[in-house]
Amino acid sequence: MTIRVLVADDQEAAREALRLILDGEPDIDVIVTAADGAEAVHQALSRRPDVVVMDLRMPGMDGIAAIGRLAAAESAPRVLALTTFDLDEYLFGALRAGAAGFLLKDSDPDVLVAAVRELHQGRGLIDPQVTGRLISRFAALSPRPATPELDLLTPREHHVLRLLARGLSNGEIAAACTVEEGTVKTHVNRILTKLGLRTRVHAAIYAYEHGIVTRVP
Amino acid sequence: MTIRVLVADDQEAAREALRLILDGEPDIDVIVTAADGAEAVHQALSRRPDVVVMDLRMPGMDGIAAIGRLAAAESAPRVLALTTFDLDEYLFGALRAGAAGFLLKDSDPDVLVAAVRELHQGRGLIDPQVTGRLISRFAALSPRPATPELDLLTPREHHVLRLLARGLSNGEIAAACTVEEGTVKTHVNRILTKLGLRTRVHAAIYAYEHGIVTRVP
DNA sequence: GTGAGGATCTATCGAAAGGTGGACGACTGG
DNA sequence: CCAGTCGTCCACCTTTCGATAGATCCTCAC
Repeated sequence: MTIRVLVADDQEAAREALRLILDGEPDIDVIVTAADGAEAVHQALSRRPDVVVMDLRMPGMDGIAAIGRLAAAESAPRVLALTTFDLDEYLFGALRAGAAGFLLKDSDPDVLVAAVRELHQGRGLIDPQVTGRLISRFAALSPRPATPELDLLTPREHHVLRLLARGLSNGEIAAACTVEEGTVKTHVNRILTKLGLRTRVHAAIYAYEHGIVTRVP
Repeated sequence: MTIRVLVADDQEAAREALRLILDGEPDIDVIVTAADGAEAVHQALSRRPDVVVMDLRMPGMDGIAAIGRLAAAESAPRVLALTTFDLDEYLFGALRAGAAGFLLKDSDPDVLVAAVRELHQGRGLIDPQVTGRLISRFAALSPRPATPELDLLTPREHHVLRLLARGLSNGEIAAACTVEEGTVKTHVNRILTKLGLRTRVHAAIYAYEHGIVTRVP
């Protein structure tokens, strides 16, 4: 079963080069190409490729925006972001938008082909040249490791903290736990005391800073 | 110039296998091995290897804790985390602690050797099997781009939101702005109205989710 | 100028949150 | 066995918050 690929690049030379490289493989079939983001989205939605190889720098709708559109689609293809420019904004933007892989254009053809296969297998791939920066950024964004303080919280308190940090009022938490509001107030109070906090807002902040709750994508 | 490597693994068989694989390469020299995290840290600090190949699951001080120690050292070696168990906790924990690469133990010897070279070159490397999960988590952690909604807030309101999201009470915000508390209440109220939120806790969450305030590293 | 609109400030009042004290069952180590 | 600890629960009372109405000040268009 061949891998159906869409190639999007505004420069015809690059587009044809990519097509030649990929079509040279027996298990890969470039079914369509596009010269800008809008066309890539349109073609991808109608032709349903397995993998989209997307240049990030394109006129009109750029690659990152196009990736965002594709990621929002129903049967979203796996997108391999490709760029000449090794900029943080491209790397992080593409991954944030939903790219499954990221390669610099100076990569070997074999690497590109291997990347397409990896993506088709449901795996991801990051150019080793930029992996270090991704890791650094990831570490900077990551919640701190759970602090010993969290062991202080009982399961009930932990649960209340999660609900609290999602913005529920005491009454709503009480309803969710089928308890009286007064009870929830005690739990909240013990949470604040144990963690050395003053108000429920501090508790919500604490939950975010310690990764007890995570942003929903 | 050879790459000086430390191999840390609690199982002697694995340790020797790694040593054989790596020492078989002309440009790699396994200078020392360790059987637990504490020994790895100690040896690394005295022998100063270029690269540390670290099993994550070890008795006593485990690999992740050891990576954290090494990362805190002055001339920290590049750490390649190695594990049999494909658990999020291991992957994210190791990268957070400061690992420069992450491989599953079922990787080919060539991949391992290549990874050591990549790390020595200052680059990073993530096992393709887990790259997808790293990207997903990264995307989930990344702040969303500033939303147009924020243009709705006046400078005063924006400032109040920042203070609110740091946990200040209305009274404290009032003091910080040299205004009456009643005034702050109005600002908070307008913020909630404009952003479609219900309580100050929601506002704090909103600020975190939209990157108006950021976790301090 | 002047009037419309927005930003900032203030005051009041019902609703929610927070502090405190205490009750009850469950588990634990003399 | 039973005393002590811990988790969970509830009610009372004070403080803070949130909704509302209105006062100034500014500026920009007409």
